[in-house]
Amino acid sequence: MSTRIAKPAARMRKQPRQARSIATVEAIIEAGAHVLSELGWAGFSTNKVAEAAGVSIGSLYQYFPDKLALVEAIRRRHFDHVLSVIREASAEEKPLRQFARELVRGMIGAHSIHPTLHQVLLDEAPGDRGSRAAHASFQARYLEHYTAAVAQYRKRRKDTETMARVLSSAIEGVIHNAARRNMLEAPELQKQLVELISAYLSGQGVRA
Amino acid sequence: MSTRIAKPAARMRKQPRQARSIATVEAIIEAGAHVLSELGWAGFSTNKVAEAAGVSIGSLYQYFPDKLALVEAIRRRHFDHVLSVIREASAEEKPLRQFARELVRGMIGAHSIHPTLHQVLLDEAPGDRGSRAAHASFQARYLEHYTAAVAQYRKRRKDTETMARVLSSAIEGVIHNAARRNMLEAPELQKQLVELISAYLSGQGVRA
DNA sequence: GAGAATATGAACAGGATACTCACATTCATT
DNA sequence: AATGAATGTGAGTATCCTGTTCATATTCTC
Repeated sequence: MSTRIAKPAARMRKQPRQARSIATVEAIIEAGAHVLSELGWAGFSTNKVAEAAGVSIGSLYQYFPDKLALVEAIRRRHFDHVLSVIREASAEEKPLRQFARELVRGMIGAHSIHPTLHQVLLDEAPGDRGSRAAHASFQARYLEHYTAAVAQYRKRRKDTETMARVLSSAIEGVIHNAARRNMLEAPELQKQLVELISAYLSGQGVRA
Repeated sequence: MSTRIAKPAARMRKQPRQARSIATVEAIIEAGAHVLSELGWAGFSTNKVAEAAGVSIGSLYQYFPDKLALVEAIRRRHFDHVLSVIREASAEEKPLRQFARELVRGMIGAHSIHPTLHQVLLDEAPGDRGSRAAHASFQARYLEHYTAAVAQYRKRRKDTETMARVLSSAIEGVIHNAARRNMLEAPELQKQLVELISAYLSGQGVRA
């Protein structure tokens, strides 16, 4: 759906021009995400990715100058996706519970294809070469959306940013854990996650 | 403090008898935890561990038959520690807020030495060879304590176990994330985490 | 059918890894 | 002080993998 947007020239060795090569590049990125999620950064090798993509190594290096460029492409795609999910959930003003439900549904959707990709991208995969800026900017925008949501449902001005961090990392923790047990689709889990978010943002916090 | 208990014969090649060798083994495990936490499973090599421990490779292999036995020793030690923390926090009956505070303090303490060890142990390090049982048993007891705590503060019988899972993974998520930013000690974070736990367990849940 | 785009995969060079072993050092015991 | 056991050493081995290239083959566009 959102894959419609043409890649604005990531760090590539050659731009794919024909439909064939576009499909190849897409297959490589997709396979890369799969390998990364399944085997982790330790098991992420260019040869493996090429094989998983049903493509020869040579083809991979025709478009990606090196391993890092490939990870960056994967990272970019995934982060764009996640970002759009949060953006949508916190778009218009809606009741807290509805926001929570949409957020949970969206986040789970974003993780159900490559369950542990997100964590691997954040924890294991190196963020060096030039992607520093992109990475930081993602984190910033990510937190930004959460902060806005927190501010909307929580009157108290203090600690808004900390709350956003706590909220986002809690959600990620739950989803990551559920992904490991193949429990992402369990409805009672989704319900409880919604509950957690609502309860925290409702915040009948009593005394400090 | 709790290191007093003699190791009940983990999978070792030779039992250390003299004080010297006991210290060596301890240094190896400690260095192993450090390397694992710092470099992840990908960077965890026996040579690196030996060097970090200030000990020769030969000494390492004198006591640990292979790499996996070493990880298992590390895992065992860390899990025992974490388990004791939860046990203590949920020991006697105490008000919800106090329980939350103690739990948070304990969990943060357990993570502040080797911030990402827990996650690496859970996600990256292989759990094969014979440790399957030990691993599962840890998870079980881990969840058990959380379930008991949830049951204590939440009247509703339904979903108790799911709630325990959600709670534990949320807490881990927050702590893991904070560890990555060196924010484990930040008091406002601890406060918010306590808030999250209390709010969720208070559960002014409204309609489903 | 010409030339460009695309795809192939065997081969290479380099590095890292887990683990051994023959030997040196230090301990406990008499 | 002496002896054997416990402990420590680290250069070396054998193996496996990795990222990457390149000469060649196939397929597309016009």
